[in-house]
Amino acid sequence: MYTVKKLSELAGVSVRTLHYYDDIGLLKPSLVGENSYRYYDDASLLRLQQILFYREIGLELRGIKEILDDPDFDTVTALQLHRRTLQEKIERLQTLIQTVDTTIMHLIGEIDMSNKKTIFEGFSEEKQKQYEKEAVDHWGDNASQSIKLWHSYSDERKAQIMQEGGDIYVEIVANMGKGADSPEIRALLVRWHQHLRYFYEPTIEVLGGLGNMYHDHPDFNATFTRIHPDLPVFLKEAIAIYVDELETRWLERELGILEE
Amino acid sequence: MYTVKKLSELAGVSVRTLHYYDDIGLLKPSLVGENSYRYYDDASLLRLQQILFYREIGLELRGIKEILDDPDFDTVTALQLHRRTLQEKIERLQTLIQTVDTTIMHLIGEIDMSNKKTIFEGFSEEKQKQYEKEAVDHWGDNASQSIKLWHSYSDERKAQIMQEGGDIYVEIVANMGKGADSPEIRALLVRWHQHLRYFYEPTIEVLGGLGNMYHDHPDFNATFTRIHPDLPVFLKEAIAIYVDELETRWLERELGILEE
DNA sequence: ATAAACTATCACGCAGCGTCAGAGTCAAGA
DNA sequence: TCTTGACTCTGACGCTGCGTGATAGTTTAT
Repeated sequence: MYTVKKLSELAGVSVRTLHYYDDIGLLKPSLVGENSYRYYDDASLLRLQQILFYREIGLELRGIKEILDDPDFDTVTALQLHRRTLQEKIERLQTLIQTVDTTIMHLIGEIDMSNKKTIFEGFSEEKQKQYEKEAVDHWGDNASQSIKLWHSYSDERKAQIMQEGGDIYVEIVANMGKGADSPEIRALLVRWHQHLRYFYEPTIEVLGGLGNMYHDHPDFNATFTRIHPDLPVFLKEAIAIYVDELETRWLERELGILEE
Repeated sequence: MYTVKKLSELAGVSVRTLHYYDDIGLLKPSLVGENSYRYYDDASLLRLQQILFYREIGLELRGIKEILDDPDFDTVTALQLHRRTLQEKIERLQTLIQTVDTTIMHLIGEIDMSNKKTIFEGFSEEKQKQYEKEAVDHWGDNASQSIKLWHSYSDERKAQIMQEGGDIYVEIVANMGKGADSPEIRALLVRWHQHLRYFYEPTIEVLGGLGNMYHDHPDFNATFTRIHPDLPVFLKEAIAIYVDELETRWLERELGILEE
């Protein structure tokens, strides 16, 4: 016979947890004294350990209750289902990281670009070194490709690239009057698309997200607004059109291949 | 001027969400009528879109408030930090999936093994085919390696392997009296370790988890308890000792390499 | 007998809203 | 002008899995 405290120490959980499991009917004491004290036995301990096992792999308490209470429960199928949800969570988190990465890249790369100052005036040498270090420390060598790539350029090259990027936006502003679907804008967006390769491999999904980001993200919005008040909205629309065209052509190519 | 409904439709959020953001001071209406209706302007819309941007990448509302309210906020550092937490979540989920995988493998492979029946008496032919199919459907071809491996064996080979595994546990029971740290048990665990390779590559981490699983997991515990009531506890201890030894030797080898 | 250690039952808090409930407000048609 | 119907407001509970008191009774050790 174990009291709540004893059992909690044996299993490494809090007393409150045992109370709670009693409340929701997940683990009832084997005996309740007339002082309403809870007493548990070895069967309780085993069941508690089973509960903790399932809890550790991320199952919800209700699901655990079902599994443990129904002896005919198909555990394998349940675990396979659970595996799927875990997978989906991972995939979602990975796309989130992608987005965060491109956001960071652009924050580092394009903030204040509109002022025709280079990035180096904004960041001191130490700051820059620090970024490199953090990139390696925190990000390992997998996902920090883009930042490494950027820092692999020489200083003059960096300056040149930044200048080039700024020019593109200035030219876009000069051609805004011709419409987001004009050939001039399209040509500029092709240059913009190419330019992104200095930083990372721009997939279609990334491009689409970028348009929205330029408009919705505070820092980008501020940056582009300084170039021209209508630029964020214009870019969002123009990029959407451009991406749409890319996707269409991609589909056609796929279909073409299939026909052969 | 937008009413709550209008803004909610424009931004794709619920009215309740706007109420809530007002409550916590994240997005105040630009004007409140004397009927206490909320009215928003374009600045509100922009801010809302910024909020949604950060929300999508998984930031908490409090963090978003800080970022948006403090113009000097170091967005880059905040995002880098956030990236880290996302990474950690992914890593945690991946180990969870590992555990789930080995659990499933063992559930399929070892349930009822103690009855000296082969696995095939427990599962009908259709059931077995179904498992294969589900393995491919749900798991893709990456993580189902182990199950594929298993199903790649011929039926006689399967039966032989199962028999072999069962024998190991029976022998362990016969030697339980000599202690979990006895050379006899150690030798048997080496066989057990080798035997696992029929199913998947047993890393040190997996081995450690297995010992606990044999004890804590309901189905395994039941299975091993049927062989001998003390077997789950004994296995847990013996495997812990074995794994500990493996790790020590691994460390020594690493240190030896470093010395050269 | 008295103090220390345990025990019990409420009940709020958290994160981010969803979801009624009850009541007031506004715009448009008959 | 009156009546709908569409909106709006402010509470307030629910969800998940407990943590963290508060207050009060019980047991154990000295």
